[in-house]
Amino acid sequence: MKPIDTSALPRRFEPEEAEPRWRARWDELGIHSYDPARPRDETFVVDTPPPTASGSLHVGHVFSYTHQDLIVRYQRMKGQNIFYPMGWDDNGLPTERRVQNVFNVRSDPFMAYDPDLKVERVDPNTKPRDLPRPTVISRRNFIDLCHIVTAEDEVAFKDLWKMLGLSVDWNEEYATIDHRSRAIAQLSFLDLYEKGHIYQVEAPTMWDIDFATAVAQAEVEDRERDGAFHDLEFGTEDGGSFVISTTRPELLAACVGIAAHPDDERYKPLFGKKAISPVYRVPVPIFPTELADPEKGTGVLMVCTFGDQTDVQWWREESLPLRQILGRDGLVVPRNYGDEGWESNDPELANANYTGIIGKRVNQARRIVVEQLREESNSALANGGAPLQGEPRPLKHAVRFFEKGDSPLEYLTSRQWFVSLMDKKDQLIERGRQITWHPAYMGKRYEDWTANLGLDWAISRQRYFGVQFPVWYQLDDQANPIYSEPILATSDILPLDPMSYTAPGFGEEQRGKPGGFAGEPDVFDTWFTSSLSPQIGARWDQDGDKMDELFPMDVRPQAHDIIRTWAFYTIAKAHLHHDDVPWHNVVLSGWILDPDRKKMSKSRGNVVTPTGMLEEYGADAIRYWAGSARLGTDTAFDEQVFRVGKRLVTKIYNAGKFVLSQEGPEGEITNELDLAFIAELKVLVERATTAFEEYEYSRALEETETFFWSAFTDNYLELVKKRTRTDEDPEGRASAIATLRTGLSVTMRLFAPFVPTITDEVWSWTFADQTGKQSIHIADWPTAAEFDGIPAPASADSFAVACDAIAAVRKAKTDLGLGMGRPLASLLLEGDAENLRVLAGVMGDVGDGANASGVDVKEGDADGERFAATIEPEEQEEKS
RNA sequence: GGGCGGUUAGCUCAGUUGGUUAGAGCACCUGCCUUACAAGCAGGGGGUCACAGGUUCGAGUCCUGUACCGCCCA
Repeated sequence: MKPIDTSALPRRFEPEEAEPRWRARWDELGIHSYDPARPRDETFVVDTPPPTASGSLHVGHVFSYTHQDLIVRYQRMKGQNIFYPMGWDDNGLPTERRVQNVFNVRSDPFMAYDPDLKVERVDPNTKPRDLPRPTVISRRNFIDLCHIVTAEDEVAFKDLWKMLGLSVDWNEEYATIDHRSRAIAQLSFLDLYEKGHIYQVEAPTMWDIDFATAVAQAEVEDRERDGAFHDLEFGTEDGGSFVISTTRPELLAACVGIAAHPDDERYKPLFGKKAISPVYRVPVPIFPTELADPEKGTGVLMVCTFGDQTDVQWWREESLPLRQILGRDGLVVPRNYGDEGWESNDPELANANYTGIIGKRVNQARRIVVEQLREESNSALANGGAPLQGEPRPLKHAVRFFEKGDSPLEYLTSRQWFVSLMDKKDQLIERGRQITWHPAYMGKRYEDWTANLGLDWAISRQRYFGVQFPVWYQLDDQANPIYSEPILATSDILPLDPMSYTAPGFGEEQRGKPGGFAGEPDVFDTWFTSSLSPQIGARWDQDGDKMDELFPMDVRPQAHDIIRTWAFYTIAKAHLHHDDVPWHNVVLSGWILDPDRKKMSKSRGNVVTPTGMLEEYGADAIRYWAGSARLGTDTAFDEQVFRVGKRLVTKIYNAGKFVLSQEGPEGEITNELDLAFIAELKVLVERATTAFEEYEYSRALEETETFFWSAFTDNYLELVKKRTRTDEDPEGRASAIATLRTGLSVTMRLFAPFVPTITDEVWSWTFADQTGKQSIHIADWPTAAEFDGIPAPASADSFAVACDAIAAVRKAKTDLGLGMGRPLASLLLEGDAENLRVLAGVMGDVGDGANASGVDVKEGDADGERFAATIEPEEQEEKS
């Protein structure tokens, strides 16, 4: 094999030049393309997370997407046919919110479409208060803008993925709002409906007042907020009184009952009687409940429709009336005391007080109600004092929020679609157990979430940019929808928008007319679509359906914070649709934390932009950083590790140049040191492969790096340097050159998933032509079988002994302040008989490595080490 | 309040079924511009493995409890 001409290579490796060149080369070679002709057992199928296209790009993305690419590149080198798609999750609220901000617009669903609409982008530096009122546009115009914005965002993500060197098959790109995804999401709905898993109901639902939409349990988060206990005096119908504690006095008008613990002696006598509320003087039942905590507040509480989840429960169990006072926009709606359901012992007083809060937001209403509670005239009892007992007592408590929202969630009664999951918890847990979780304890988190599920999955959202329900309703003679008998689309006409597609059996002119039809205006929860990513990738029931070939998939990579959403819903969908698991493995990446161990997020302002660091350090260095972190483990953002990665890249470049520039014939590997080195290399290959098989890529990297840097470059390479250039020992020289090349070829391939550019660069110098594999990424992953023709060394310890011997010499040189290359006039190595015996087999290389003219040995004590060295340097001429 | 994970050198982290004197990188100190690499090489200092008990011949590792950090849930 011809040596390379190092003078033709740049002195330093320049990632900014090499990385784009190699990306283009990989595209040209088509090495990332899925081959549909190859069988399933030769195919590795990845269910890639579709990132939220309108979300911010941050280092966390780089981190976890690199993890999946490491696994993919390993599988590809193992010879697997890779199915590695990339989707964009572009429907949903993040996009809507971005469009609202970018163009300063709001959507009005009842406005007519304007095909010539022109809207300007807002200068992003404008302060919110300086903005004019938002332009109100039609729903369809709004959706047009959503498509414009997501198209731009997808480009930004795609550029980042390419910069990072992800080996995605870009022929398999999709978006959760595209034709195929919409068709499959709607098919999913029809299939679940047909199987009886879907229902719609008018029921209390968690509601975000700002977005004016229902939200599901999985989208809810608790936030610590300041609140206050207000102690309110209620009356009883027999003239008594008691005091309740509440954090939400503004819901007093929505009070439908009073509850206390059944064993609470203080309130036992009240059960079965009626209480009279202050301010409105409404009689409500008093009942016992195990769920009341005698320690909390005064131990007795008011039940409202609805303050929280337990209110909903009590309302159902006790068959309490519905008195809802909040509208969908979060404002207090008009009510009239004296009407049915709004009975009061003093309707005049009640209406006078209630009028004061109509149209107010929750916080305003609270202040007003508290003032009303301070007035003696508003006592529940005709002759009582002020209902508010003392001053409100501040406390901190957890308040439920929509994870993307800014106002506390309310529970409002509205008509929503649900997927029933509560009755399938056991089955879903069992499915989870059929999947291998990496790391394993993440499976427990899935089980805990599933076991503690409290609600069915609310899948309808009162939004615009999403996948529509393939549903219409017949209208009665008042033009009101008959919800109990929805008209469903058939699967052959999907995807469709029921707001523009005519319901089967009707004419378009009947839309909205009495006796005619109307489309379902809601859209699906985003997760309803993204939980179908395996089916979207495999084109379930679409042209080119590959469900048989690709489903279940091999691996789902994702972050652990969305086990409850993405993983959970995907498992549920696969179970309900296909009676199967969606994939066999889940790999979970940790989070990137800032140096203060806080999760990086836009709102904290601690986000590092990935593009900048990719430009500064190069993709290989960034990938090295991601590759050094184990699955599941949160990692502090540490720029030091990028430097280490960059250094490794440089080291690989230099070592590659050195090894491949050695002249001489490549012969049989016969020398003892070489054989011993190969034996170590074989162990490395086995260990790295095992690690990758167990998804422990970071262990593979660590072992490869340690071997490469210390065993290969610092020791082996230094020991054989002289032998590769000598004319006195042609066989030994050929053996050394062959070993060096084998060592380089193997370590490059083990490194290739982590640092794809530098390894392919080195590979291209000679190995590409030698093997016929034009890229290292389609070269064979090293196996022990590769070394079958190479005999075992005479002593298993030869390599370690040689390393320890040369280490003893180095220590001696350092102790004398000598350079490592300093020639030695004499060298004496002392050690025990066994070590000296092994040393004899590698003596020539040790002498060369020490740059000694000869080596003497003597049995003796080495102070706990294998060897002790005594040296005498050659006299050196003074340097002028 | 419950579940899960974590706590090892100044920093970031390894540490497998319990088994020699607990490791690496960074940082620090000293020496070396060695013909692949000074973005390097060699040598060195630095640890009560969070704390308290227990099991064991032997515990960073197993058990119990406590503290603190993070996440999820109520």
